[in-house]
Amino acid sequence: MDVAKYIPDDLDRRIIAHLRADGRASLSRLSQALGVARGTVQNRLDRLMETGTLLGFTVRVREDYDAQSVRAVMMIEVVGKSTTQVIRRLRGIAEIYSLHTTNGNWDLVANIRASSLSDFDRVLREVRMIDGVSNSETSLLLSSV
Amino acid sequence: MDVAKYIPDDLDRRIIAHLRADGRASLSRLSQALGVARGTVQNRLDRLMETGTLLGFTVRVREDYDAQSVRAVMMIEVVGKSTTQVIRRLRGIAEIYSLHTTNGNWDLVANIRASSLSDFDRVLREVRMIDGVSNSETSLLLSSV
DNA sequence: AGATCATTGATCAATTTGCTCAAAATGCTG
DNA sequence: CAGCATTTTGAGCAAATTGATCAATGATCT
Repeated sequence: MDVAKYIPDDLDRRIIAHLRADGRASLSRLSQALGVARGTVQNRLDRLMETGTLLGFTVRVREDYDAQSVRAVMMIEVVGKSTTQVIRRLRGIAEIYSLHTTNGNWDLVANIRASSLSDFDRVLREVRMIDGVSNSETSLLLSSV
Repeated sequence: MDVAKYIPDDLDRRIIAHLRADGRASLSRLSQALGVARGTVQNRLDRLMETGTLLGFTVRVREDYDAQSVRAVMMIEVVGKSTTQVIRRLRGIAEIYSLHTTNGNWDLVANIRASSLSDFDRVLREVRMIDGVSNSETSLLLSSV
């Protein structure tokens, strides 16, 4: 089975949709809701996991649960053609939760989650010191509104 | 039970930590892993759900699963003291996935997820037309790196 | 038509769940 | 400290769920 290329069909997508709403739904209930045999749901789910389409199950926690965490979004400008190098360096920073290329006034958008303000400050310094980072702008995420 | 003020203790946090890693872990297995009675895990979990500390269970899907979706981060500047009004308007836009106040050069950070470029374009227009929005800067999220 | 693969419905043992109960442990208040 | 309320524990039980297998059926493709 080619992991990289598996494309979920309609039934797969319906299973995923249900699991997104209730990740603990039993296979029996899923099969009822989808009008399909339990074994089918079981096989599909196994395959979705094997192929990496589904990464796993988790719990959704109230946002202020990790109140001690510092979150921010950092816009990064990269000079010349060093983007690949910069990305490699950024990937090594644990506090960078997600990293995307972008097309606006900036080149990269980094999502930062630190456990304290001092950790956060250290991350900012590290990023700015990376060779190839010519400019950056960080916005601390305050309350969720 | 005061929903708003329930503060999870150490056991609660350990349960949540386990469920974050495996949202489908059985209560039996959790009780074993945590060295606590099954009924206790069951009660704790019920309480965490009742109090809203836990919002629900879900499945983690490979990032490129919703390949058709357009994601962006939008920085918004608000003129004067109309922030509350602007927030109310923004909350009414379905494509705004999350919305935070911030402290940088901008006042608000909006996370946008649209299902098509035309939807995305419509969202941008709607936001910019909101009374009180004086400036904005949008960065399309391209590939995740 | 023939070959291959997915789906179905069925069965089975093992596990898990939801629930109750009494005893023990814990925490709090006066 | 004594008394009270809450939580935890271990136990037990019926019902539900799971994981596995099997043969029959259906679908797809050449």
